[in-house]
Amino acid sequence: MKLYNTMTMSKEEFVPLEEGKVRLYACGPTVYNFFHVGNARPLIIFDVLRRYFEYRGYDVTLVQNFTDIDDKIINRANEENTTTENITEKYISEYFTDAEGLGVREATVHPKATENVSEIIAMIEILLEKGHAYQLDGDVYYRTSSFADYGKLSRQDMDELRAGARVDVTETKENPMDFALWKSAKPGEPFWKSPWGDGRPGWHIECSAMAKRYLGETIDIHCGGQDLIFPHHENEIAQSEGANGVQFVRYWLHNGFISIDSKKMSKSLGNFFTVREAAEAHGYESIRMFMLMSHYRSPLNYSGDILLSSKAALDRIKNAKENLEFIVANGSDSVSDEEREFMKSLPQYKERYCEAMDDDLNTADAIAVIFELVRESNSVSAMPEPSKEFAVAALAMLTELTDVLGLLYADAVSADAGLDAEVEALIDARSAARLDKNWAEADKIRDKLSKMGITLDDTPQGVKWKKQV
RNA sequence: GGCGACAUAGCCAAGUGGUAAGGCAGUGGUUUGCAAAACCAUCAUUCCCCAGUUCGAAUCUGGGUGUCGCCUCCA
Repeated sequence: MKLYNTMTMSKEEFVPLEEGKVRLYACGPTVYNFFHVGNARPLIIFDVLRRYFEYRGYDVTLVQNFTDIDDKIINRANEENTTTENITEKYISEYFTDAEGLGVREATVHPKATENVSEIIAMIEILLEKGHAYQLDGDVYYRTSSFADYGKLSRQDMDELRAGARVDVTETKENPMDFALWKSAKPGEPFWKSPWGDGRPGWHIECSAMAKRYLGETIDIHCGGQDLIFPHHENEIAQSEGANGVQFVRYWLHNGFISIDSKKMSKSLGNFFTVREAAEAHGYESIRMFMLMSHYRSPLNYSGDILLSSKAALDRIKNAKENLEFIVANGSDSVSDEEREFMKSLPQYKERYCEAMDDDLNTADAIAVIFELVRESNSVSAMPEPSKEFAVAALAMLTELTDVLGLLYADAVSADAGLDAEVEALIDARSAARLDKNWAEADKIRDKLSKMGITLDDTPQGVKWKKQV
């Protein structure tokens, strides 16, 4: 499998540190608000990466943190006249609601910064001992000049950085590029005890400390959005390699942005849609499909129209799946030659699918393979007397391929025996009317069902129905 | 100013040297009592522009244009 490594700016064959295992770290959200569609992209992409590794037989450990202490959280708590804990608890819970809606599985571990303060302090102490950090009043800063490789990920030159740095010149840091590892507590702020006085961790150090605690000093893959390359990931390298003395990350993966009208979707610009509101309008699944229909490193423009078109595309796959399920239940027992031919061709879809996924997670191409499977499968389904055996085989392949991408996860409508019986009775009545060629009555019943959210589909094998989602 | 990315049909989008995947929308047909779903056909002589390399370029090289991102919190 090849992955594009930001560090080397090239696709590289993935070789895990330990055979059969993948250690994966993903920067998680700062929990002070609902997350938006742009934030959803890395969640979905790296969920697919994880699923694909597992599909290929790897044992994956995925760590995704929650930043649950930071200025924005404190501000939010002050605005709402509550505690930071109340804010973070609420938005962690909302995070899981949306993540589950999007089909994003829970990480192996979701550590919180506030639960890892002692690990953070221990790491800062090592950095101080090694001369990579210095105290300034109650703060501790990273000494960027002490780390020769600083800038290696983002290809930034220290002097150029300084020239363009939009930093507060009144600060008394040794170097404008130095960043806070520990911030002294201001009155009224939450704080933890430390050798340097009461305070709280800086943003960057938490990821270094949690990656080390849960994954070890060297991890296989670290992923996140492109905007984290500098300074966040650059700083993580400086911290982790400065403290541990070994390579921190073997492969750096970064996803491209979602934009609106060609402008990056961001909280500061205010041009964002939360996942919650987008899902209410178009469904969570459409958002996932939208993200996976293009390559994860390409820029992607968001609009309501594009979600509609994503939904239509997804419905095509969903229909094919439902058609197959119907044939599994109602199909014939004898298998035709065409069906045998088709069944023989099934493994090639998987091969081409894996080829696409192996090429830096080309989900767009993988989905194209799924569509080709859908067309061929529909074609066979449309023949007279499709067989159960064919449908079982086609359905198994289709499900296998869509499951890796996490598509079609939400189509299981909760069973309602009472409703089912009522629907079946109406369908029987309509079938009787159709036998009598009483089309008016038949259409009346169909309209009634439609108002109940039931869609009918008259097939040669009988009437298929479903609840509209 | 430094670093980086993107530009393929009405829309979305794959394709990194061998003659333009796939999806949405559209059009014509088949099927259906009518629908729905589905199937078949059709839909870019051409890949932002110019020059070059090559038997051959959307793909490589050089130059240009446009758009965007990072350099401050950001996925």
